[in-house]
Amino acid sequence: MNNAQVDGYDRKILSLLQADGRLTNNDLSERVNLSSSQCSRRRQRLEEEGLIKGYRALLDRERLGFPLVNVITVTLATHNPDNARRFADLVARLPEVQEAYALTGEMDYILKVVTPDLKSLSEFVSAVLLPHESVQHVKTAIVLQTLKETGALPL
Amino acid sequence: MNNAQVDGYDRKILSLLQADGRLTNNDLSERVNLSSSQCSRRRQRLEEEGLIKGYRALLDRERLGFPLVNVITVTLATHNPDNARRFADLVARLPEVQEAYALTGEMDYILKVVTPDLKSLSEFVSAVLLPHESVQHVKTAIVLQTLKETGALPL
DNA sequence: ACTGAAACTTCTGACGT
DNA sequence: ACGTCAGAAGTTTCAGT
Repeated sequence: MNNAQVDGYDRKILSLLQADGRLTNNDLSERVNLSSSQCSRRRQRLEEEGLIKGYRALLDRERLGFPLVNVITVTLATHNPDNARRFADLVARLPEVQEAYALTGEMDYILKVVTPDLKSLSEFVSAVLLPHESVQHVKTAIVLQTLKETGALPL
Repeated sequence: MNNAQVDGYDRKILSLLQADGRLTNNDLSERVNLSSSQCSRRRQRLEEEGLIKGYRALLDRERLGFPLVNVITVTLATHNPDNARRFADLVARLPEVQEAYALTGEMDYILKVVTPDLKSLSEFVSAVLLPHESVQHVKTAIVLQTLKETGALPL
């Protein structure tokens, strides 16, 4: 379950699937120089081992109602583990938070948040984030332009 | 090609597919109360219209050699359009940059970068980013903990 | 617009190399 | 470990309502 013996074929398969998760084993077989049954088996193994964690459809954020992306940095009220857990629980159940990281350095946390408009962003910050017991201070920046947005690993 | 008439069925299909991009039309048909042929058609339409931009396999970053995530803020040397374009071209061809955004406020740009270790991070910053003509100053923060990481839209 | 069935493509497990 | 092949599963087109 945890033994990741990834050879060149696996690497190629992973790389192709992270670019197009709907490739058929036939498609794979042509590009990897392996039979489709072999691709099927390798893929199954990669899924079972968890190297492939899943498949996602990538949707058009803007046209589905979330044109605004925001980067919010958060300073916690106190730095004890209980407070950190409360904050983690909070972001876990907020669907507009797409990413949340604890950082080294001055700002404690950084969030990537998607919203339909400025009003929703403002409401989110002032009615959800700031009033929460775990939070002391937040700083909001709006994304003016997305230069790049890919989850792809440089395999 | 651009007319997004998204009804409740479409919304449900999109929502299910962004959670699991490998759902079959049969699976979909059971969960949205439609025949599988209808799911097939609607999905085709959503793909053609571009509301579904593609499908991606989600890989295990840590076990594939990129345990370190870094948030790098960049200040450009000058703020003219040419310089901004040079920087955009740079990040476009750097595979370790997963996300890059231009922001409102003091920091010009923010990057999400994945690396195998601290040495590669250090090299990336001091040998690739800083020497580039477009860049004046960078500030690096390392991700201590990932609380959330999902591209899912709150449909 | 939707369903159901038929034609086609893809998947996968047994077997041989 | 890999390829071939055949039965199973999934997809998509089409006639019918």
